[in-house]
Amino acid sequence: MKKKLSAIDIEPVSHQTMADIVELKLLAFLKKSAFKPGDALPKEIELAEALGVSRNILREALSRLRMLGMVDTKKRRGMVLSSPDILGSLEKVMDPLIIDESTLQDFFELRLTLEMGLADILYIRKTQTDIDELEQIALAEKVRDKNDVAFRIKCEVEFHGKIYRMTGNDTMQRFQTMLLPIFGHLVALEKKPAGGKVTHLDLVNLLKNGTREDFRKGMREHLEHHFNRIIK
Amino acid sequence: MKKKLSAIDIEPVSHQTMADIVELKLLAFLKKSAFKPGDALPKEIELAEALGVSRNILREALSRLRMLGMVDTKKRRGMVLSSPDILGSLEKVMDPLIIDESTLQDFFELRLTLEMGLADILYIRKTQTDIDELEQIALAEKVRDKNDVAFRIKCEVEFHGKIYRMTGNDTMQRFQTMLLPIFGHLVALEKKPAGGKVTHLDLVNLLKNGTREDFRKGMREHLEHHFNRIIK
DNA sequence: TTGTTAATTATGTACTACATAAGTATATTC
DNA sequence: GAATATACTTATGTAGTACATAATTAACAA
Repeated sequence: MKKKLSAIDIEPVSHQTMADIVELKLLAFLKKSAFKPGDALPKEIELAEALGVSRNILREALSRLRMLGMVDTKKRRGMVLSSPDILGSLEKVMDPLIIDESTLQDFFELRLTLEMGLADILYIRKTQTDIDELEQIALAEKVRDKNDVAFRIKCEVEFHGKIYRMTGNDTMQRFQTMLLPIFGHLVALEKKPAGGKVTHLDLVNLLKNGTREDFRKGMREHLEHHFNRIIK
Repeated sequence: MKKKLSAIDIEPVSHQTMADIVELKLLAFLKKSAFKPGDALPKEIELAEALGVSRNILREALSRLRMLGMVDTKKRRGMVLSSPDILGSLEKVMDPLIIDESTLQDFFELRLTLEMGLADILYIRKTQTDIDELEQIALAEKVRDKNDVAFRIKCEVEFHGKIYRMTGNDTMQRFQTMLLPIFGHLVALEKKPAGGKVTHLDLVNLLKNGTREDFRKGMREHLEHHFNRIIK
């Protein structure tokens, strides 16, 4: 009787290294101690001694926190806690080729969900200038034929990108930019380039004259074929 | 004339360390080389030599990638590329006390947007069992008085958490769980505990008998006072 | 075939040494 | 005595060596 039989979906033994443990301890320490961004932290040697590990290990853990943007170090001056760049680490990992299929699908749906929820904030923040710009983008699409795939994708990115920008929410905008490659990756696998019945120009007009709900219904129809992907 | 005068909003000099550079090079290497999850990577000494840095530095960079879940290492067997746990790194930094105000606000809006966009996927995936469970949660809220703050928050978390679970989207669910502390943090700053006119039970009934749009309108009213935060 | 032992090897950890940059104190000049 | 130049100090950044540890392979015995 071989071990492999039942070993398929068993979680592998947790190989916690010292660096892993120290990382967690540091995170807990930073959060618990009520440090605020800007506060100075103990120096490496002290931390290493307090934790009972070599400076090497401590630096591995610190290196991780530095990557997350949680700490900032300068020579001689020591380390200070800083406001992390939340999405920075996400951006590094967002590669459609590395992420597993199931998670890709999840993010695909996440983006659709965001897109459908945008109307509310959009109707709070939209300005005439924004709408004019959006209209220009939508109008620019008409000049070329629809078979030019690269051009079509560029238009999609530009239009929806502008909508996210109109929310005035930098984080949301960055988030959507990160999701784009995933979206592109999945959509590229589709057979037909089917665009929805509601065009970008239609959406602009809804934004100009329609209600929040009108716009949302338009958006839903614009994304209809994406939703069909899900329903199957 | 002092230098400080114009030095206010100037980006500080980028203190790129070797570990930073190596990290980027490794990321580029992994993505470019079309490695797939499971593929074996060169061993540390070879990588260090190829990059022209000490094994120490290389390990700092590798440690970061390990944290992101991009590589997995085992003694003697070497390193393998693996599917990163995308949200893992996000979870580590999601601390309302560390994140700056502006980003907190962004995430608050992001969650509202998700909440408003959920209807579509919800109406694709919902099952009778789910609705029954949701109803149980909503009913359980009535037994206690509304002044018990801790209880009220627990109900909120449970109800909305269940809704996210109903989407069948693990990533979305985890994401929402991460956003909870932020939501709580910001809401805790509010004066009045004002709940919307539409209760959780109302939402359940809409989910049972109403259309997608009915539910969405209900959700909007349920979140009305949160949206008012934004409009101010 | 099974089980045991030994050799091998890549990662994990520790320690030392020195480079570098950024403060701090001291000395020099006017 | 104030300003500038110089030397000193210190905490981080980098390199190198040494050894521990676990996993794999090979050899061997029952």
